[in-house]
Amino acid sequence: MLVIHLWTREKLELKNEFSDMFDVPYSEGERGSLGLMDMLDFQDYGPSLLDLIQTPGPQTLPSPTSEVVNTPATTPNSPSVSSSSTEPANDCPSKREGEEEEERDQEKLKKRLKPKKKNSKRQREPRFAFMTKSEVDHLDDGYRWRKYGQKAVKNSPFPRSYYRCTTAACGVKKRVERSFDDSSIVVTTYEGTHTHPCPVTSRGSIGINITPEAAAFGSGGTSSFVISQPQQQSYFPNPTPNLSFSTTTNPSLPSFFQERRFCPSPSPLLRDHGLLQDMIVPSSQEWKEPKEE
DNA sequence: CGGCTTTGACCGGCGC
DNA sequence: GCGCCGGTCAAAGCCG
Repeated sequence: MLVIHLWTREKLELKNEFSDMFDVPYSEGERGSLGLMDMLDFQDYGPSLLDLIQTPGPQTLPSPTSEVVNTPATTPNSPSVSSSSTEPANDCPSKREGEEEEERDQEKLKKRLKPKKKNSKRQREPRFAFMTKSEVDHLDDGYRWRKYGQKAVKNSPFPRSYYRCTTAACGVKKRVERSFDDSSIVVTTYEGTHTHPCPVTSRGSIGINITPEAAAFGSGGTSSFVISQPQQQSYFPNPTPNLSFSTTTNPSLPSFFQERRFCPSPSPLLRDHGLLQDMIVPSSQEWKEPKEE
């Protein structure tokens, strides 16, 4: 069970705390510029971990046996569209072949791009963001990622990259961007839950180890801050006295926090509490889909 | 040749 | 309704 002694302060105060922590000005009146809080979507999600954090009661911390609260459906991020059954029927035989093909393509394109329901907001997987200090944007966390997009971020000179887990049927995504305020800080946002063990040694990925602390903290599932790369330094500002995590996984956190357990510990030598403590954002962010439906 | 990245286009959500 | 912006797609190119 997760024990979070934590902030009993108001959210704003929490934000200010982070602002101080990262030396980023933040105040109610200064919301014009994009700050770390913005980057971390602090204001986008009401029922975030902040809330969860502030009410660490049993209602938010189900019994340890309830493994995964945010378990995505068996097929997370169902493949947008690619069903061959949507091949348009040949209901217009009079068309010339070229036209036909063209239209078919267009229709295909449309269907590909419009699979979403109209009346329901897009489903979002639970997300978790953290920051690491690293020179490399894409941190090797043991999973294999495929980059599928890159966008310029408004108010930031640094682009945001979009990655997807290459494992079939695993729809985990992550966004990687550099902090506008400190270019040496990489903000990584994970979305979704890995449905497979971590392919640790693939692509010569260096040994990754997850400490129980890391697993409990949640950054483990996909994090890179436990990776011992020479040029990479992860930050976990020594948590304030009122924030601590137990050494067991928290079922209320996204399951990818816990997936790290899939990964064997390559070497006890890599265990590094120091790195963990150096991680920049002690606050994992979690979004839970409101139980609408 | 297969896997990955780059890049421009497109769509939906959201605010005005 | 319109425009902006974030997120996604897939063709093209690159690389080992």
